[in-house]
Amino acid sequence: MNKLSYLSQINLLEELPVEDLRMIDAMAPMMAVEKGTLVISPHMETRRLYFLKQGRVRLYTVNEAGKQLTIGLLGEGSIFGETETFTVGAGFLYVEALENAMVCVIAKEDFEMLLMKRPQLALRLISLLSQRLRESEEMLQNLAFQDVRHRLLYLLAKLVRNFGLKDSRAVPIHSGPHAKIDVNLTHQELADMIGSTRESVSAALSQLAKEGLVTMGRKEIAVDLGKAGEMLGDP
DNA sequence: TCATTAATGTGTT
DNA sequence: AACACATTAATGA
Repeated sequence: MNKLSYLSQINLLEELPVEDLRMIDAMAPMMAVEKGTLVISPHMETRRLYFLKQGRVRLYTVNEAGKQLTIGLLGEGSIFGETETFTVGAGFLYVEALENAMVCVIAKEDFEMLLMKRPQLALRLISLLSQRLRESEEMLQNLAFQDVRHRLLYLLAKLVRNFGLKDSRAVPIHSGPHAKIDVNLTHQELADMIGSTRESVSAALSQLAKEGLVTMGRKEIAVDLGKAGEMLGDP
C-alpha cells in the first residue's frame, strides 16, 4: 500500500480532499518504529505530530512510585503527539510502541497551517481529543480506585474493544463469545499497564479463567465481553 | 534433539 | 506486594 492511501485511512484525515493529502504526504515522512521503542517521553521536546499507520501504541504516565499507569491505547489510523500533552496535561506522557509500527511524522507548525486552511479539520480534531480525554480520565479513575482484579478486567475489556478479534477457537464450554485480543502481551506487560505486579496479574487471571470470564494461553487472552461487562457494572 | 531462556505458577513472608 | 523457587513453553544451536 502506498503512503497516500495510508494517509487517507487516518481517521482524522479521511474526509480530506486528495490535494490536502498530497500536501501532508510531502510534509510527513514515514518511518518504522520497533516494538518497545519510546516514541515520546517527557523530556524529549515534541513539536511534532504522529500519524499511526500500522501497529499499536500505548500512552502512559509514571507515578511517584515509578509505576506505569496506562492512559490509553491507540491503533492504526490514530493521531498522537503534541496534542496529547495538552489533553493529558503537563503530566509526564510516554508513548510506547506495543509492536513494530509505522508512523508518519509531521511538524506541529505544518499541521497548524493545515488546520487554519481547513477549519472543519480543527473541529474534528477537537471532538477526537475531547473523547480521548474522557477515556483517559476514566482509565485513571479506574486505576486509582479499584483492586487488581477489577483493573485487569477493565483493561482487558478495553483491549478487546480496541484491538479485539473474534476468537475462532473459543472454548464452547464457556457459553459467552470470547473475543481474543489481537496483541500479544505477557503478564508482566499487563501488570505494567495497570500498575500492578506480574504475580498479582497471574493470580488474577487464573481466577478470572476459573470463573469463565477469560480463556488464556501463553501470551494469548480471550475475554467474554458480556460477562466482563456485567462484572464491571455496565450492562 | 538438547540446552538455554522466557513466561508463567505457586507458596511464603 | 515482593520474593524465591518450581514448572512449562518457546527458541535456536
